[in-house]
Amino acid sequence: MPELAEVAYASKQWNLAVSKRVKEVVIHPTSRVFRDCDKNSVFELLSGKQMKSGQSHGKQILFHFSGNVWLGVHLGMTGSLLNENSTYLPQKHDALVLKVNTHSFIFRDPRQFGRIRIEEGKNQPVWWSNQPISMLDSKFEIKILKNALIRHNRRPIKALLLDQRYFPGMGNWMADEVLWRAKIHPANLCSKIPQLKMASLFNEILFVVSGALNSVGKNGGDPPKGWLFHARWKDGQLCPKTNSALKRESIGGRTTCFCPELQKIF
DNA sequence: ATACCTGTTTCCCG
DNA sequence: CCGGGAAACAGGTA
Repeated sequence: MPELAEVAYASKQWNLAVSKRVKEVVIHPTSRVFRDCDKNSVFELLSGKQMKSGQSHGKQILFHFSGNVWLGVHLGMTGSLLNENSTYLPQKHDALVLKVNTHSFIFRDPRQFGRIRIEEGKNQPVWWSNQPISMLDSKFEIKILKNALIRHNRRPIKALLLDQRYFPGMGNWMADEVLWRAKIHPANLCSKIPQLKMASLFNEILFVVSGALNSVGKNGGDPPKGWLFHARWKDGQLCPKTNSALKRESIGGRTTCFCPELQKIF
């Protein structure tokens, strides 16, 4: 489920909790999402606290509570944030449920690749404030792309786009969407990207990020019609631009969908 | 049954 | 020491 826009949408599902006081904390006894934190701390630090705010940055989510408490959520591959009414009964894969008077706020993650962090401190946690520049920030410039291309010249461009140190929030389908729009074969090594292509690659990153936020990020639905997204999931689909057969193969360690007619090796 | 999956970390290799 | 890639994590779904 979760890349940048879906993560932004997920974090909003807990907006109703802002300014509410946590009456009950329900923690899954065995879920791996607590592997890096102390479950007792999660319980102790959140119980009775008032949620101040929630925000997302790339694939990371941070909630701020009274008493200088910070709750970090990463959705992994199958995580989601939901809200239900106050009579909600926790289900099998609900890792964390926070109950306030009116609602239950749920972090559900069947595969448990997600992650919960809990911290107490006057300032935002270091892992949060040290994140790379957001792709939405005006300081996210083409220089970041160019430097990454040079540094990782032996890597396929698809793998580079998935690197969260440079493109926080970029995920598998967004990366495919970007390369398809920029007409770049995903297996191209970074050293092979022509200088002239870099500006369009950068612009397509911005386009896909904002387009995804305006559709998926707003209402949780799908990206706009005509995007590769709608054709990329199964074999035998046609390219929305060329109407020729799309191809799917593993590139950069992930299933990658592209249009061989449109996206060239340089 | 078998394969596949919108992510990250760890380990091994050159 | 560095960068790249495979494996591992785990459960649901086709």
